[in-house]
Amino acid sequence: MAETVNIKRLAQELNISIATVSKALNDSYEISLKTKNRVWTLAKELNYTPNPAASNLRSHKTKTVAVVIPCVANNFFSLSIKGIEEIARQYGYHVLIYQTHENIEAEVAFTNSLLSGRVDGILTSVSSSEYNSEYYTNLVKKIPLVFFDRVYENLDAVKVTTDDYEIAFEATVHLIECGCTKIAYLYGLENLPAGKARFAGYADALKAHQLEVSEQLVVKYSDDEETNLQQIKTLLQVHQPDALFSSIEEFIIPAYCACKELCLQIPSAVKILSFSNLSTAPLLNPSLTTITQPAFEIGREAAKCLFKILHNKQLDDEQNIVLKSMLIKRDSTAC
Amino acid sequence: MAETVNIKRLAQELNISIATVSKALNDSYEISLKTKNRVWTLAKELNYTPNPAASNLRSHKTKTVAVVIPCVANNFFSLSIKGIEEIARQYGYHVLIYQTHENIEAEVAFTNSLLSGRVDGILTSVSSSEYNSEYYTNLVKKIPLVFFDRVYENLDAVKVTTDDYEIAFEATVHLIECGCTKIAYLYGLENLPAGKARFAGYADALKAHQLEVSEQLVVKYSDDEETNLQQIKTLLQVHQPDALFSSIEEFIIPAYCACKELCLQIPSAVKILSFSNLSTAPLLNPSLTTITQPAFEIGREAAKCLFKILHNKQLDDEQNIVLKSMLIKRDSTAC
DNA sequence: CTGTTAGCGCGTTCAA
DNA sequence: TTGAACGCGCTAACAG
Repeated sequence: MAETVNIKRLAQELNISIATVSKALNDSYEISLKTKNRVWTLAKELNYTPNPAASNLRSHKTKTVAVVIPCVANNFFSLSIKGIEEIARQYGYHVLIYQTHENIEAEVAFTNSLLSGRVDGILTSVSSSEYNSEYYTNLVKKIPLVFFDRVYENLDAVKVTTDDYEIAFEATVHLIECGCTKIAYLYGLENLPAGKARFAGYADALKAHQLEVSEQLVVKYSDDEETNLQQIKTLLQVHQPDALFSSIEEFIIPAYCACKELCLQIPSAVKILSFSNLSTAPLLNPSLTTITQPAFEIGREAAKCLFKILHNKQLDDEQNIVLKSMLIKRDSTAC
Repeated sequence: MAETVNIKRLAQELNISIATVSKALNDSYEISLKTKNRVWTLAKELNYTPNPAASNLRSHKTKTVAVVIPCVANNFFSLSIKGIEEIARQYGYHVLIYQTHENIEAEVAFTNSLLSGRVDGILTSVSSSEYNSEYYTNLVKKIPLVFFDRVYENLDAVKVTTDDYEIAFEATVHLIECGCTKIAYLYGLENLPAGKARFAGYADALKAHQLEVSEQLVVKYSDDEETNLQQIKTLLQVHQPDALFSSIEEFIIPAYCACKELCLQIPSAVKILSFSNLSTAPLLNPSLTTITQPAFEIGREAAKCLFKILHNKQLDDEQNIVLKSMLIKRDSTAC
């Protein structure tokens, strides 16, 4: 590149001081329109772009936020990021991505490293492997932080979540109304509020319909795919449920494979319902009923909250924003 | 936050100079091991983390790369990002995300804004809306740039792509071997090398089997979903193809919907084959044959190349890295 | 309205 | 082996 073009250079060319240029570029009220115009035109002409590092160093503002999530290659999170990025664009912010892979140490390491002034704020959906709110209790004091979907409760931070309990209740009722009486539950995120709420919704719906909540009908998610598959197969063989309520998308595949391997027809023999943001799934398999979280909107909402905080705007009192999920009944005719 | 901890602070506490601390932290050969150890232990104790802005400003290195892609909420791209982020972690780099939404102006605006020293390099999969290599010809001279999947050809830059031509050829042959003789083509990315190569593979396979390549059997992708659906419906009604070769994942839904609306059974009446990184799709619908690009590996490979460039390492001569896609025949028994 | 001055935190001379 | 001094590009006091 030819001589770097910075405000010093602009100042020289225009025979004015560096400070004047800086103020003009920032549209300060102190500068005359005439001077501003001279600066702006030359800046455009020379293709001037401010050096972000210098600006950050001085102003302590990076115009950058970090998104810390378990994994990008997940329909929910990639949609969330899409929403976050769109809002960030509007506000002129940049978006950094960090994947924890459900590893709490990585999560802590990333967020800690962000404290050095690399970002103005953090958006996060925490790891499911452990639940240690102590760390986050301290963290939220140090940097603006917005949780989305997978949150730590009882913290002084904004949380954007969905109606996990209600939708799980509703979905379970739907299964019951379809005639299912022995509904197994594929339990994910059991360390997190979201996971617990989903299970509670399921359990309460059963109770409300005088159905028993049996531990034997619950399979807990394992990191190991093979284990999940085996457990579901065993569940199907031993307890013969007539429905599988999958609380996370990751359970869909083992659930299908298990049914398939045992030669169970879908939807007739075992009805599968799952939390899922895989928008094409129900289309490809019309028998799959899904609970779809508004991932895109969650991302947008979380980002908006963070930017409001960063701009010291009042957040409309509430710290807990709860968005509605959708229960998409793809097999209503079959009922 | 308590008093910020910077090298000045460390220097004071240890009664040594700032310069010594700086050198010690960077493991300079000029500093005695004893001093280094003192610095390191105190740094850890005080939880010192270097201020990235200051460091960038001084060293002109940001340890940050940008990923510029059409959209994150896409199975191919989210997998690519996953790969990129993983490699970035290994190399200690940070990853910024920018979505162009297939808008060439946004693309140009983003990449231009990155030239001010915010990032050390760029990974990009370009917009499909236009093909204007002039801009990129200049860009690659200004900043290390690696293209992946959607590339500009004939530029002095590394390009990571897949075997679009070969796999499309192979897939078409598969359809022919399944007995299809009237294979329609759903044409996406027509402005880009990848799109052209896929079509060429399809066309050449037809020719190699003495089948006619008819323009009437080609539907070009439109931004408007409704248009796509209508066009495919018309295609099915008027020309009655026995297979649909979808060159991009975005065509799967309209293809299915069109068949469904016309009450065509799948797989019997119209065979659908698609490029897709939706890993669960074939599982949910066993009749769907897919071409799966190694998106994750593409991301990893592209990132590795970029970091090698940034570290001035020799790239093993070749600038064009071509990875293999997979043709997953889900309906082999039906043949 | 404009200019002078003084750092932000770090890395890199060069001298001791 | 160590330290003093300077400057990266920019912003923010404070003068004028």
